[in-house]
Amino acid sequence: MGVKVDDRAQLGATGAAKAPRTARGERTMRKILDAAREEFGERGFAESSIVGITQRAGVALGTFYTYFQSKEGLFQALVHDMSEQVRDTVGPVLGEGVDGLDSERRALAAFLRFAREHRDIYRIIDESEFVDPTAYREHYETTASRIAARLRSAREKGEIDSGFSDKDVDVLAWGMMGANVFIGLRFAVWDDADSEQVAAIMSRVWRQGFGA
Amino acid sequence: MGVKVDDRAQLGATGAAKAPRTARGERTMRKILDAAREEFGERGFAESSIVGITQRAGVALGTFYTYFQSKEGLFQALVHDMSEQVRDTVGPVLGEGVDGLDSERRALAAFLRFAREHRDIYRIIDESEFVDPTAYREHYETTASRIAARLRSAREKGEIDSGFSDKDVDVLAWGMMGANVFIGLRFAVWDDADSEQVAAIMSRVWRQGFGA
DNA sequence: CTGAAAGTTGAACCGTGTTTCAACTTGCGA
DNA sequence: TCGCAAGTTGAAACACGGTTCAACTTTCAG
Repeated sequence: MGVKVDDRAQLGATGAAKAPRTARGERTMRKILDAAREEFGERGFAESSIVGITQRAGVALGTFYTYFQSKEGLFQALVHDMSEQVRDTVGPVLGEGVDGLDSERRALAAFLRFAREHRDIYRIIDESEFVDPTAYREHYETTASRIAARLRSAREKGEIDSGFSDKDVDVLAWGMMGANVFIGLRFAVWDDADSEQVAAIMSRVWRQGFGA
Repeated sequence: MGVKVDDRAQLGATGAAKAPRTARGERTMRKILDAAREEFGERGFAESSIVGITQRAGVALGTFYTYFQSKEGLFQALVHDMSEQVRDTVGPVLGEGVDGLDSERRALAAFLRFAREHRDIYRIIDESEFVDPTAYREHYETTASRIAARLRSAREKGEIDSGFSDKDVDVLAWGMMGANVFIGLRFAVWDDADSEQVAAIMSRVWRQGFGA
């Protein structure tokens, strides 16, 4: 949870955050980041205030500006961090499937479990479309192109209908991603349905839809 | 375009808008609504200001409060209106398909054309998730349940694999809707790909995925 | 034609929340 | 142990934009 040490230099480079130089500073920055995730997740960007975040974190108002340039800067740092968390959670299960399409089924189930446990993260990434559009685009473009790459590789192995061109696969990837996101919103964030069961339904559709 | 006469009483009922009583009032309210669609679409909710909207509309600041309770009230009225516009555009083509699944293909193509022509509307509905969550939920729940109803009816006609239960169909409906929304974002709002071609790709997947 | 209801105007009010800053404390390297 | 760099503090300055309101204008039914 939270920003990993290696990332801080990068966050600093984007201008969103200023790296702490001591262990104490590091702890403080972490406290602010964690408090911000809660606050933004519960109240949304507009309703959240720096006062609220620093109070939650148990630090003074002014301390905030030691580590972040602005409220937007903080949000940006947060989105970058969470975008990675989603991938770090979903990524590892991809190798476990018996074939490419089975891996996608597992990935969706993992994503649904993750969404249910981290509704706040889900909401923050969604809200980035309006607070930090670049981060939003980057997140979904990266995600879609990874899906597309996996589908193409499955196609080479003969697991996917070879009638789908590279361009077709891009459309498929965005379609799958969109389906996953909306299903996550409806059946994990709003409700909590059985992740495995929901993933199985869609998996069946994809397998028949473009499996070889 | 804009709020239809019959809707105004309803908008008034939700507390979002106050119905004008004369022809002049009607014109003024319309000007504000149209200006708001532009402003919110271009700048997003937070960056938009009532001053900006009234200036764009060519009316005085105070006039705003003759027709709307607040900035949020205006936004709410707008979302309600656009949610209907999407349906009014997509709805008519549903009867034209040679079968249920062909109708869905046409609906996606119509939706993509609509999204390309009305990028601002697309963005406003998306942003309602944070400005007016109830309106957002209502919009997507209504949309999904209409898709689900059509799929079930197609299933009764034997056009869809009868192995899918009613609950399965709900998942499918949300999946299709999510796919449509993300494909619309990527291939209509951001880019503008050929709507028919994109719709054809997904249609092929759905037909093989759960067609009978 | 007339007057009351509807609509219009924009300066001023006001609340909120971001950002600054100078005094103060802590921690680490020499 | 000392001294300086890093970090902390919170009151106050500040910006911004939503909302109010009382004077004024237009509309339209009778």
